[in-house]
Amino acid sequence: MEGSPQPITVQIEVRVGGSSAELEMVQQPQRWFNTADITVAHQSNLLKQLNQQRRQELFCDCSVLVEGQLFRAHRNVLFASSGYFRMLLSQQGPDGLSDSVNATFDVFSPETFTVILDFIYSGQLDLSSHNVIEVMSAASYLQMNNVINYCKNFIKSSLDISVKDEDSDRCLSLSETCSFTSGAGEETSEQQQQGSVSPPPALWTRDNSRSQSSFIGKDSDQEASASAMKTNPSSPAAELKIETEDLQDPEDPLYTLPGSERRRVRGGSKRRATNSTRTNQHEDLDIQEARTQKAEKAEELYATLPPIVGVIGHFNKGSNPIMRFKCPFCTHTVKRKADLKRHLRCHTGERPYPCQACNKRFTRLEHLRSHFETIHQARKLVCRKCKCQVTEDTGHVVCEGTRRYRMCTACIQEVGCDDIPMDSLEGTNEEPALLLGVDGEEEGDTKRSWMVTDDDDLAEDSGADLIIQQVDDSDEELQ
DNA sequence: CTGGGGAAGGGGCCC
DNA sequence: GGGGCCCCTTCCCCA
Repeated sequence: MEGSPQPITVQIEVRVGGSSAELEMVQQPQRWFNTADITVAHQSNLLKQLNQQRRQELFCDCSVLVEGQLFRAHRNVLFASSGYFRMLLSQQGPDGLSDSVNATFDVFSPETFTVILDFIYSGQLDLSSHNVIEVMSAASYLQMNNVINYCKNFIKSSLDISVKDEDSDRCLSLSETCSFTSGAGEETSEQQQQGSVSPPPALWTRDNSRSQSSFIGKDSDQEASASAMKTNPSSPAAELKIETEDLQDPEDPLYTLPGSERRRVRGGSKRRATNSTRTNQHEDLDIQEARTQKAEKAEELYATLPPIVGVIGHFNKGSNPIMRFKCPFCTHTVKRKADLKRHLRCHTGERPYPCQACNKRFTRLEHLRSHFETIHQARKLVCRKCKCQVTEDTGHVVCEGTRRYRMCTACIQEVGCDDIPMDSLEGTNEEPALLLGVDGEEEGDTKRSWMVTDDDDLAEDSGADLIIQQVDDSDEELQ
């Protein structure tokens, strides 16, 4: 095309009823603008203007108090950027129009809020390994999914960097501050879901299959939490999780794996029971050491956690928000801090309550107690085989390895075990001590008899040590 | 392959 | 805040 395009003239005959008329339309040549570029430029410009206004405190109609530090901002911008502010400002109603302090936070630092606010007004998220957790917590508090996703991607890419470059020295320092950009300061919902931040391409060449396949989680929340746990690989959180994955080795007796994974491990161990016995003292020491390290790392993980974050839950009749506590690793919220502490164990993998009969570890004392009563004490007064009620006169406790259960006399005779020696139940006198020790590190000689090794556990199904003991409920008092 | 039962894990809430 | 109880869900094993 040479020169300027010529106008196109079109003649149109319009007939209305019986009469007709001729119209001449002149179509001007189209000028091709990239509307996407215009949009981006406009958004960028608008954001810049708003940011400038914020910095100059022009037209700011909203104040946010964070640990005593006052931030001025625009109500509309906050409303558009944060679910928290959306809820808060919409709750304020007409009275909220007055220029008063609208929100007060003590659950994150002014520095963190500065990062968040800068992101809101610029699309630039200044993340570093030092602030990513707290920024993510704050974003979670403020219900800013896009920021959460950026943080998650930052954490994930940090982990990838570390793992990929483990054997080369090309590891990027996590102390380097990364800056994520949200483009024009706004992103699509799809981007929000997936997180639009792409780590450096080289980082994605690593095969992620291991971490994905070994991930232990039931739902997206836990997946998110797992991502969070993959924080800075130099951090205890990441180390703890990675170590947990490593413990999927079926030979590992620590039972720190959650749920199904551990049960799978348990099954694998049993199958190997006939092939190998491991009484190697070095391995025992390794186990002890690993356990100690794990406990230490759990402590370190707790130490690295951001302050427990309170979130605004539902509003009661007086429009007063009900405080809830939010898990920094997932979206779960609880009413009580103590419940959150308990919940955190499912993220940290901390299992402070070991069963000294089988070495299995539990997150809660009540679970340990329940396990012990069911598995090792045969407290259920029913025959395992026929499910009938068993009394002292009508049944026995059958010992199968460390397991104990009751069977009625008829069922015992039926399975032909009546020639198996009875357990004197002497061991059960020591049982109360089994539940007292947290982490079981202090077991004495009396308890030692119950400190079965992994091999003992493995022998559970062998049936070789099947023992029958007289039912004696008095000996089974736990505490 | 499927359904039932047992064991474990997690949440809510009371004391 | 910790302990404990209750309830529900999930997972695994087995018939």
